Amino acid sequence: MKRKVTLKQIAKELDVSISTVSKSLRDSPEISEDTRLKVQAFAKLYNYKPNLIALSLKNRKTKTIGIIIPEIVHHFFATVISGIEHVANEKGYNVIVTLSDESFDKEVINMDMLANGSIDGFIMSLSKETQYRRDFHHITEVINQGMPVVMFDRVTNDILCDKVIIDDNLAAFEAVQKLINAGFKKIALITTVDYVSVGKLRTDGYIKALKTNDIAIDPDLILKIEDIDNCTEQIETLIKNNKIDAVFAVNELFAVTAIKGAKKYGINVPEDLAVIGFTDGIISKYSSPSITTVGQNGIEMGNKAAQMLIDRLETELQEEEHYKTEVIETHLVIRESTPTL
Amino acid sequence: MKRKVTLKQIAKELDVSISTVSKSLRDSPEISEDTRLKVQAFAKLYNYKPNLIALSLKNRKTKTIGIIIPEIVHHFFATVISGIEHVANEKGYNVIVTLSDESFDKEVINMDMLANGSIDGFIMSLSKETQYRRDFHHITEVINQGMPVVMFDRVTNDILCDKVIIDDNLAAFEAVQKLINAGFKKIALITTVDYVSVGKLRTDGYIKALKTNDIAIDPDLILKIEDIDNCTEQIETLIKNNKIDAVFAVNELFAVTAIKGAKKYGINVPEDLAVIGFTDGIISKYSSPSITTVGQNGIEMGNKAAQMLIDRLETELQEEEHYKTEVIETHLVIRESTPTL
DNA sequence: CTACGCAACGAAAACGTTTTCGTGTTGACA
DNA sequence: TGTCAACACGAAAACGTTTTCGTTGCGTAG
Repeated sequence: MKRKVTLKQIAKELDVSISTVSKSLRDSPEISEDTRLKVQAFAKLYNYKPNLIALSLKNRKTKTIGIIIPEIVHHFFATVISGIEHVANEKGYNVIVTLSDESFDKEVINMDMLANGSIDGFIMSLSKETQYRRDFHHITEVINQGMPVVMFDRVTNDILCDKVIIDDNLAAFEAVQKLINAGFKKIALITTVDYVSVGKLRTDGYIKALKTNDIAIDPDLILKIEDIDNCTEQIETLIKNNKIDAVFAVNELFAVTAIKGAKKYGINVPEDLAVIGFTDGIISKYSSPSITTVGQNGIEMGNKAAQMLIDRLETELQEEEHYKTEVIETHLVIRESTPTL
Repeated sequence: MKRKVTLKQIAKELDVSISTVSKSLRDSPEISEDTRLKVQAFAKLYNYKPNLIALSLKNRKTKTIGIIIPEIVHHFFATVISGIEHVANEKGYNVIVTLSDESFDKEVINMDMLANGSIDGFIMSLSKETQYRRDFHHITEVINQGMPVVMFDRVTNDILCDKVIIDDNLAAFEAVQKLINAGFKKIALITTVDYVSVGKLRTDGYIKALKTNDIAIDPDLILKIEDIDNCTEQIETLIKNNKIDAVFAVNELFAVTAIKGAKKYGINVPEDLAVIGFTDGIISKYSSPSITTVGQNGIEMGNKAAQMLIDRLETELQEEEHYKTEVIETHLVIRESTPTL
């Protein structure tokens, strides 16, 4: 078991100074070809690789990006990470991932942890609890210390920074408009509670579409779900008790649960009930019938977020405060849960 | 924008030495209560937090775990990461995630990258290409440098280290045995190519079950899929051309594809065809019919892997070479794709 | 023969900590 | 009054780099 070799050891072994070794390895013209080659050969032999921690300390940058997301066992977030990781890797950055588990405290702890030197910048999506509390002091603090932050998907206007989002409102509007165009009248909405930013925006899109088409908003057809893990009963009740002909759900889970509920009561999808979901993940693709849904393209969101962060990192000394919000295009993925739209 | 405050700055400001500041903050008895309180108050005011990079350099440990997995957009791997992250976090470790994308080269690059000081140890699952090539020099190298490695799921006997696995062979055997017990005779197998370690083991389990019950192995009923992204046609052909009454699939995707294929040809699941999959992920749960499957419990694998790694890290000076292989229990999750078993 | 320039290298600071080992001051005791 | 312990603090090394700024020694030009 040979421990990693350092400049100092090489220097001692070859009876030169540390500086000479360092310069030789970096091909400095200061060093004669003789010693340069000698040092390089020796370094190669002992598989010398510079210690990245030491470099981080010296350069005051770690070439590492910190990610904070609510959870990873969630296809959308996994795709975003994947997107981030790929461009980060290309640009020589590593990615360190932490999970808030939708908890404010964990979000703060993780953020503080990483802010103390471990990373050069953040990419994050807010936890539910943080959105509920509207307490963002940990984020402003980090930003004030000069560490760039890019927020994606679950963002807030209370923080000034770069952001990557989709137009949740518009996407929802367009999806519901499609249903209306296809002749559906009684369109139910299955959504989250309002403090979840994207849920609220999608709800607004639904309402806007109905209003635009002079369809009365029926509160009985709007189901706001608090506990996502126990949504089955509520959704089944909604479907059973109302003569609805279409459902717009703000996520995959609600959509598939609606389909399963319909099936339970002998309602056929898409013949008797059309269903459109949100997020093009595993469920939508492999459900039977497969689900027509609004595709978010997490990969692209991740790519973009990483791009923006790295850009800001590598052009450090520029005009601050010129924050951008990138809007990623969405598109309706047509599948089996809707009749021809 | 105030940059992070350091010991040196505090020392200067209070006109004491750096050592005094450091000791005060660590409650050293060497320091008088007066100065200690003064320093602590000042540090709190300026929100001093020790720079973790500097600490890493000094202590020669980073409190960070490196993870290398084939891909993250894969429910099983996401759950494992989740499991790792949680126990790591509890023990004060961070987690840095890299993806090999099933590529040998990327696996090597990422490993080399992280091995140069960024992390204290590895948790990894082999890429397909690495398994195919059987080239593990990058891993032995890291281990020889004294950095602990824990492998999970896709492991190899060629490397001596801690491992966390399930008994793929036994789990497959038991699943198929259940089918046999229920009276099924023509049981097809949908599996991967043999160099994928877990695929091979599950295949062996299937064969063993058949042999044990004196059922002839019919090569026509065994489908080995190379390109997982284009499996639909092959699976449909298998189902269409053979009068089979059950399918054992080595992953979720093959299982759900089989179900969809059956449906296409008017074959009802589970009435006409029973299907058992492997991995209890999103697909199995939300497919229609939902899929009976072998649950792997990725969370627990992650927990265990992190446990083992941290144990080894924190009892550094112990007997080396006492490697363990933990076997996580599997269990058959009964759902709708099989008749009562 | 002197002075100057250049080639080749080394010393040391710096990044931010922790910790060991002084060192100076005070008080008590003989 | 002299000695010695205890107390409170500072200097410096160490972790592994990079880089700036010397410092040699030699050859050549004036």
